[in-house]
Amino acid sequence: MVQFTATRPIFVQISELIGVRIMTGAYPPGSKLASVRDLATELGVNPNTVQRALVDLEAQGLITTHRTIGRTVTEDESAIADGRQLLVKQRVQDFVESLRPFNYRPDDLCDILRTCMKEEEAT
Amino acid sequence: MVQFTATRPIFVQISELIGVRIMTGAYPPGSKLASVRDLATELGVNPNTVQRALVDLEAQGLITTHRTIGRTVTEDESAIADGRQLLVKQRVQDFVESLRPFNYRPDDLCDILRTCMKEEEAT
DNA sequence: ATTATTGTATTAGGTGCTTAATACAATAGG
DNA sequence: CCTATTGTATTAAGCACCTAATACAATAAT
Repeated sequence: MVQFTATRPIFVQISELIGVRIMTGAYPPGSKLASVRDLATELGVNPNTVQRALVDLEAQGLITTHRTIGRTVTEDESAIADGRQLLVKQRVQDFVESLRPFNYRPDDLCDILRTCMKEEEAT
Repeated sequence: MVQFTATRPIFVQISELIGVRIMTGAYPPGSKLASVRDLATELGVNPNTVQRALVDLEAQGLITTHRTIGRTVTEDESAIADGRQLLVKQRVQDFVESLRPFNYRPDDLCDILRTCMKEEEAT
């Protein structure tokens, strides 16, 4: 069972969750994903919601669907690497953009970031 | 007219938009806000949606409501400073958390951040 | 060939967000 | 006192997301 945020659609969060696992290697290229029904149970959501997330991931080229076998992580490692790079870049950009009105200097923001990472590390 | 993201409720985005303007001093302490109806027109949304955002901001202690005069930014500058610190901290934490699975070293993440800020600056 | 497992599609109902159209309440300002 | 302006409340409608229950389609495994 996973905790979801109320502010964003669950299927998007699931898509990102699995996408990140693929991009970090937790789900290796070619490995088999659990079935829609199993994932739904595991995540504590409706199968339809999982289905939407998986359609998303397939559209991104991160997974492949085999009619009755199930789904597997793509073998195309460059697609995975590209996805990872894009996602990280997007998150960094969004972060920078969200703090833009505060006019931080790069050095100061880096300091804040380092401090936060040290604290998180301690967790 | 402002551009809103589809993924989060508009009233939340408006609340943040005005909140940030207060925290950055764009809306100084004690200054008068536009009326609900004017803000709705200006932002291109329904008055009810603006109303929800403003109720939010009042709950945060950032604005005060005067029955028929309208609303003003709080005079309590420490409340504003506290809000700013909390918001920035939250955003940094969320950012760090969102990239946690990728296991970046602080130095590397700082480099990525700096690069992104330089590019953004050029805009 | 049969069966169980897989993905897929459909229908219905509930909830929250947003808009629209009103109406009411309170009071500053003339 | 009157009036315009302010905040506030209500009702109805549409839409997206999510759940639930069910059914169908395809095929690997037996």
